[in-house]
Amino acid sequence: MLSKKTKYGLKALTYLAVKEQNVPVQIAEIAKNENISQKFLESILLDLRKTGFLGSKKGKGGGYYLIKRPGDILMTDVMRVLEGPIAMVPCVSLNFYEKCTDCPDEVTCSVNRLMLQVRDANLEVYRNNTLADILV
Amino acid sequence: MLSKKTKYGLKALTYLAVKEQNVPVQIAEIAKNENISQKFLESILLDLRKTGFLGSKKGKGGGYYLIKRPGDILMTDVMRVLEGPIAMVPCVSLNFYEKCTDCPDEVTCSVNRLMLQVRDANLEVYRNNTLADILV
DNA sequence: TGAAAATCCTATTAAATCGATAGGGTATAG
DNA sequence: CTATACCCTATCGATTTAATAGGATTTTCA
Repeated sequence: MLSKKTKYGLKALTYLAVKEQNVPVQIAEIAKNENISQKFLESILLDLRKTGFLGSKKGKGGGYYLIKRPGDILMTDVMRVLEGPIAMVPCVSLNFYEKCTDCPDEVTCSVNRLMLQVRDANLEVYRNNTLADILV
Repeated sequence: MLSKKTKYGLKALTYLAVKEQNVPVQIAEIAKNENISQKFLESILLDLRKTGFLGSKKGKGGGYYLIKRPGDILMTDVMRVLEGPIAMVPCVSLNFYEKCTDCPDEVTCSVNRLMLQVRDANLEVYRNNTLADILV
C-alpha cells in the first residue's frame, strides 16, 4: 500500500507545480484544497524542504514553493524520500542494500529473483516520470 | 516492503516445486530448511491450501504438496493471495477497486496517474513469471 | 484399538508502524 | 511590536505484523 504520507506529498507537489514557481503557498491552502490534515501535511512539507524539493518562507505571505521546475523533478527521487526504498526487499535495493540474515545465498533465492524484476519495472516507471508528467 | 508472510510463502512454494509433485512434505522440514518459524509457516501453508495452491495430507507421512505444476502457477495469483492487491492504491486496483473518499476526480489526480503505470508495470512482471520461472 | 504423527483452527500477544494531534518555538512582514 | 506562518519535538491511538500458544482433528500403523 502507498502510505498517506506519499499520497499527500505527491498531491502537495502537484498543487505547487501548477502554481507560479517561487511564489509561496501556505500549508493551510494546500491542506484545504486537497483534503489533508493540516498538521500532518506540515510535517511532510518540512521533510520535502529538508530534502531539497521545496523552499519556504516564514511570516505573513510565507509558505512553500518548488525549488526546481516540475520537469526536473524525478519520481525516483520523490518516491525515495516519501515512501522509502523502491525495492520491496533490502537484498535487491540499489540505495539501501542489506543482506538477508535468513537466506544463505541470494543467487539461488527465488524471492530475490522475482523482486529484482519488480524493482527494475518500478524504477523504469519512476525514471520515466517527472512531476510535470503526472500533471493533468 | 514485502511482508514476511509473502516471503515465506514464496520460499515454501519453491521448496515444494523442486520436490516430486503430490508427495507430501512436512511443515517442519520446510521451516527448518528455509529458516522460518514453524508455527507462522503453518498458518501460511494453511492459507495456500484454502486458496487452492496446495493439497495436504494428515497423519504420519502427511504434509503439503503442490496441486498444479510450477509452470502453471502464475505469480499474479500467488501475490494476490499472499500480499494482497497488486495496486498500491485502491483507485487503480483491478480486483479490489475502491473510490478515494478524499479525491474529487480520478481523471485529474496525479497520484492516480502515476500509480496506474506502477500497477501495469508490476502486473507485467507477475504475469510473465510462473513458479517455474523463479526456480534456480 | 490405541498411540503417535501431522495438519487444522482460533485466540492471544508483543512490537512496530502509521496517521494524526498537541503545543509551543522562531523568524518575518508591515 | 504584533500578527502570521513556518519550525520542531513529543506523544497518542489505532492498526498491522510476526510470532506464539494450545488444543482439536484426522490418519497411519503396529
